[in-house]
Amino acid sequence: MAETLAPTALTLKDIAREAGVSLATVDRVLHNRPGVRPDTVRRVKDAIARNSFQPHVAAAELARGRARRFAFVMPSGPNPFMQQIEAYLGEMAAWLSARRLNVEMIATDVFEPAALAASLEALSGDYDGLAVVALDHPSVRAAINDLVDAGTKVVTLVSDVPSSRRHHYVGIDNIAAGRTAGALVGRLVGQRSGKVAIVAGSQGLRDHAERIFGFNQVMGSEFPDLSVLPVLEGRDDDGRSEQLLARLLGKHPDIVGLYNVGAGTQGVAKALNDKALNEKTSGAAGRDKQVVFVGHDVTALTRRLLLQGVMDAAISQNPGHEARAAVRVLLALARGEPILSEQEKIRIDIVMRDNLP
Amino acid sequence: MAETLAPTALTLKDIAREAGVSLATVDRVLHNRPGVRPDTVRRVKDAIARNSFQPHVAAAELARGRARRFAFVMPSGPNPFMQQIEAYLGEMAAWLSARRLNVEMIATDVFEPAALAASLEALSGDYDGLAVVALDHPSVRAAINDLVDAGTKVVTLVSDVPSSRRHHYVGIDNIAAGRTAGALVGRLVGQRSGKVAIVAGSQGLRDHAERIFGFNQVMGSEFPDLSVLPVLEGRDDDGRSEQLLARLLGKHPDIVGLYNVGAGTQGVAKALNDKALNEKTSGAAGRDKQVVFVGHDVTALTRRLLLQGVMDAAISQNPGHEARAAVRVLLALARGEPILSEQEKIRIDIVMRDNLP
DNA sequence: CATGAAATGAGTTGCGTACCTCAAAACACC
DNA sequence: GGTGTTTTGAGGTACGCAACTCATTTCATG
Repeated sequence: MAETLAPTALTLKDIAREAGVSLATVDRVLHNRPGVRPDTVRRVKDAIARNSFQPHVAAAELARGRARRFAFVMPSGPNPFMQQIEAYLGEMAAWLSARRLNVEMIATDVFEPAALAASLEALSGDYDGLAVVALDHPSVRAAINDLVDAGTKVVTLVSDVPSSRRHHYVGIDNIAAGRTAGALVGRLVGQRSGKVAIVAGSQGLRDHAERIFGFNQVMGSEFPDLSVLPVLEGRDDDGRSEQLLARLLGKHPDIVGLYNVGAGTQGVAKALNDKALNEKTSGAAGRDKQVVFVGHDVTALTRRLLLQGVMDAAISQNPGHEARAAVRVLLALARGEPILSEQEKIRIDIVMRDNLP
Repeated sequence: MAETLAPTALTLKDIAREAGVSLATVDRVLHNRPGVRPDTVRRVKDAIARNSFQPHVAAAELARGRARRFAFVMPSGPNPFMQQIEAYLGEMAAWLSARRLNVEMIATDVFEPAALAASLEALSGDYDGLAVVALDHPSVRAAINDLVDAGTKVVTLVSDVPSSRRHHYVGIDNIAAGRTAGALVGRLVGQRSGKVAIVAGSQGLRDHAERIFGFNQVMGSEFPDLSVLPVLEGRDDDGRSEQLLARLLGKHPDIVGLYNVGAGTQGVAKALNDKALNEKTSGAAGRDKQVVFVGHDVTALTRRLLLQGVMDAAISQNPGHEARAAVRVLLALARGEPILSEQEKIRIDIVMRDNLP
């Protein structure tokens, strides 16, 4: 009836006795320090495994004395997503402080490979762990690998560098996110047929390109009645996005769906609203005529648009979860603890009006 | 550029010096022990606040010595949701063990108020914290309040007892979940009009009743073209659900949407499949004729149904997150740490084929 | 001012680990 | 058998706090 899941109460001393060695030797094995014969190592590890011994994290943490230093390397400039990350770290302040963790924010030009690589190289040795919003480029990859070799724990955030030897990626699968957006647009458009527009920041950004890829995949295979128009590159800028989209909406009156891949949401919404206003004065209206609008991320703006019904769904990747997951993963890596992969996995949230967080 | 979020490195000794008292007094204040004059208490608390001092959790944990005991009180009988909770706790075994946390599972008849209340009363004093899947009933409420008064930390799981003095609720807002289901059915049905069916376990269950309430709310206010049929009570049983639904589908050929509130999914899917087969042989087919099917929870079964396209969306409440959140909340409560409410909040996940976790 | 109660100080011990030093033992090699 | 090297043992200190004891001071009250 009452099954105990974690009964351990052994200490290093018990393991030492079990293995027939001294405490010092167990310590050497536990921390991969040199000066222990291979078969002695095995004896100790066996004893540890046999008793499924877990070092007491509190004791380990206390004994090491020094605080740990982590840093988030993020894009400079006003970026709502990054501001949210910072805000969530602020909410964790007491939690961090109670564990003697120092977390800093470092702003850098993430979109300039050379600058980013240089920034990263400069941090070597200063931190126990880094969470990096990086772009996938050979020089960045090299910088990350150097950090890893120097013993720094490295986690990529939001945008991965899979070719590097980073320890972990905290973020979503962007192809799946694009597929999800495609399925939503297709299903919410319903029986209507027509054209679908895509507004992205730039197709050069890895995450945007992947989302578009996934989106087109679904549209092509499952919604043959909908034809996807060429991607508009709004550069995540409101003005530019609005202008491009307004022109497109004018040219194609039969646009029934819209996927906004990145930022520039304000401009996209403006263009859509203007179109809706025009149609209202000219007679046509109603939900049947409205353009299905799917975008990314829950911000103050997208929240408002969802509530107003302008936007139909937002694909979200919970920045709070990402911030906390990055810290937890770095901490687990630094301590040599296993990572709870299920916990740290970032899910693709579909947010509609009624499940707004 | 590099803003430090958590610089603390003070100790109790520093606080004692700051406040002009001894270590013992600080300790008394920190643990609400008697024997300190009110103004002395204030002086100490001021010093703590002024330096935003946080006791080192590792040191505190180490010093207290005793391991903590938590228990999950859950329904007996074969219940996939509860089995998942148990599985996720198993995945945390190393994490728990490293923190000297003992977590047990206690099965009880959750649907019998008297039995549940008696079980809870019997646990008093044995555990530092309890996570309880409870139903809202006066005797259960009283039992929970007694536990709280005795110093046990109590968290309700999945199903809340808001009238009790439980410390925290780990679960979703079921009315919002119902609303979300309603919005999904309505939007996915598209331009078609017709009838919508609801299959629930029982309207007597608080969570099911709340979901139905939210569902009807949205249907009534936003989808006037859809009329909701009376709720079928399938008692979470496959056979019964299938039988009831098959009869209903036969009687109303114009059913375009279906909301399955609880379990019995296998039966519901069977009834829908049979209907689809009939229509295929008789000519009509295609997505336009299919019944939109929205249900709850991601299990092996619903996952398969989503992939096959039989089911259109599942409202999910991530049992892994719930299990981990319950443990974290109990631990934070026991330690007197603040709870990261943003982190522990259970979100209403919309799961469709392309964002299956 | 005497008395007893309340408030406070001073000190100790122990939690389980990290990290260090120094000496002793085992071993390899010529 | 002697040399030098590697491996191991023994022991200590420190980390920051909880929890306790016991002595001392402060205070209110008669």
